[in-house]
Amino acid sequence: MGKNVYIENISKYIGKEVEIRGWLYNRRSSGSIIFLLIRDGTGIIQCIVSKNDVKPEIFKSAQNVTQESSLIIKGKIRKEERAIGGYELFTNNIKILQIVSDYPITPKSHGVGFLMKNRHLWLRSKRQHAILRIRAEVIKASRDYLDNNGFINIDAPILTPAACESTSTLFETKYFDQMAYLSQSGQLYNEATIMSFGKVYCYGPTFRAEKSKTRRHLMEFWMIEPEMAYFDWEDNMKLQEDYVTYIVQTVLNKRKSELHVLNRDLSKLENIKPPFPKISYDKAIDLLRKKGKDIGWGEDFGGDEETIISESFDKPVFIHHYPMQCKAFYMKPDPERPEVSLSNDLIAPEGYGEIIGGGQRVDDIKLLKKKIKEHNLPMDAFKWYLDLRKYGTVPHSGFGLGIERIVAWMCKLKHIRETIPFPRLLYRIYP
RNA sequence: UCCCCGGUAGCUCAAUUGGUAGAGCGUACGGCUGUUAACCGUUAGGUUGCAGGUUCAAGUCCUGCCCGGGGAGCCA
Repeated sequence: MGKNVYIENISKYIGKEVEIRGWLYNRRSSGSIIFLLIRDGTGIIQCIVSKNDVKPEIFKSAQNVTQESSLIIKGKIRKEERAIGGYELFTNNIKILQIVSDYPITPKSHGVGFLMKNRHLWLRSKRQHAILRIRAEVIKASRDYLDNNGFINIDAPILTPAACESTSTLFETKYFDQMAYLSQSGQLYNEATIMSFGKVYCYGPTFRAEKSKTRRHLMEFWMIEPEMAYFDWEDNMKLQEDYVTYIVQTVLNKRKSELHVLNRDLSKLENIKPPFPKISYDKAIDLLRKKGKDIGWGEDFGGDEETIISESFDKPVFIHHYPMQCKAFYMKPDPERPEVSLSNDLIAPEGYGEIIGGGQRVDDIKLLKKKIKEHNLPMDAFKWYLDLRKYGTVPHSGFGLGIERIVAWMCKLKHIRETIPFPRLLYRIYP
């Protein structure tokens, strides 16, 4: 009895004896009464150890136990307004598994460098715990939405044979007696699998060996990439709108307490419902010029431009019909206006940048060959990709959503590094 | 690759025109029966990132290097 009780369910055990297995989060004492804050992975509960009500050796244990010591504590649960979480455990026994000395992360302030060096321990703190629970919910909501809407999860390889795209820098690795590269995207493979399954998505890590050092960039990040046969660029945007709405509303419903830990303004998220504003690249240029940004037609948007655009709307905003030169070789040109593509980005509000990039793909084999040549890509490497336009080609579209970027927005974080358990950054690959 | 900023106690930071390296937190010990990053008292804790230079004297000024932070470029 009392076993397998977790703090998140503690309200079911009022008046009952339970056993909590966890770690000491903090301790306060006032002479004959000691307050132990215990965390167990699901929450934090305040435990009272009263000198007059426990055996002397139990009280002594409570005096000696230090931050992050592992322990099993037993006692009766009661409602208590004064305690964080609203419940309290009235201790009658403590079993200490390990007394910790010199835990590096104290309840006072620390700098980023120090915390990153101790990322393996930082993850135990309340804030990091909340962020990563929200991350898990974003991923779950993402998959639930797609699984419930006729998509099948077909994952793409991480080790790939050739540099499939021009400018981006790839991480190289040995593959026995040849070279291989870590995946930058599963999209090209998705384009193959939709011809078998119709609607698919892949979910996995992607790697960019770019020497970017900003709050929006990681060297290794996770992307979910849906791809759909017989979807045009407008079907594609409609799907993105529904999908992002589902993720936001699900996190809002299921992770309120975590959002509360982060002091997130919930009204900003409650507002995220269709329709999202949709503007063409041309209109976006007009908007930027109106706001005083000197930008020429054909230039891609950087962090500054994305911020200006996102701050002009209170919902995510689609920008579509980017100039061909801003996008990858496989993006389909608008038949009416071949200098622009049937592409779109989705820019998150509140100054967060691009969370989605997508578009309709080239489905004509002649045009695709031409694009591969124009981009100086090795035709041999794309033989299989060209086959997809040779054997039953169809109009198709897809997009990629950056998990860390959307989590950063949901949590309103200053830096993307807190959205992934162990971030890989330009000058940091430890721990 | 470029620009800006930083490196002083375990952590967060201070140190006037170059003039005896200091505080808070944490640790250790003690006190307190309702604490909320509790509080109060006492204690210990330092080759000021590294190397060289200027000076009677360098944490402070100069040069080089190392490490880190923010940003640009880059980024389907």
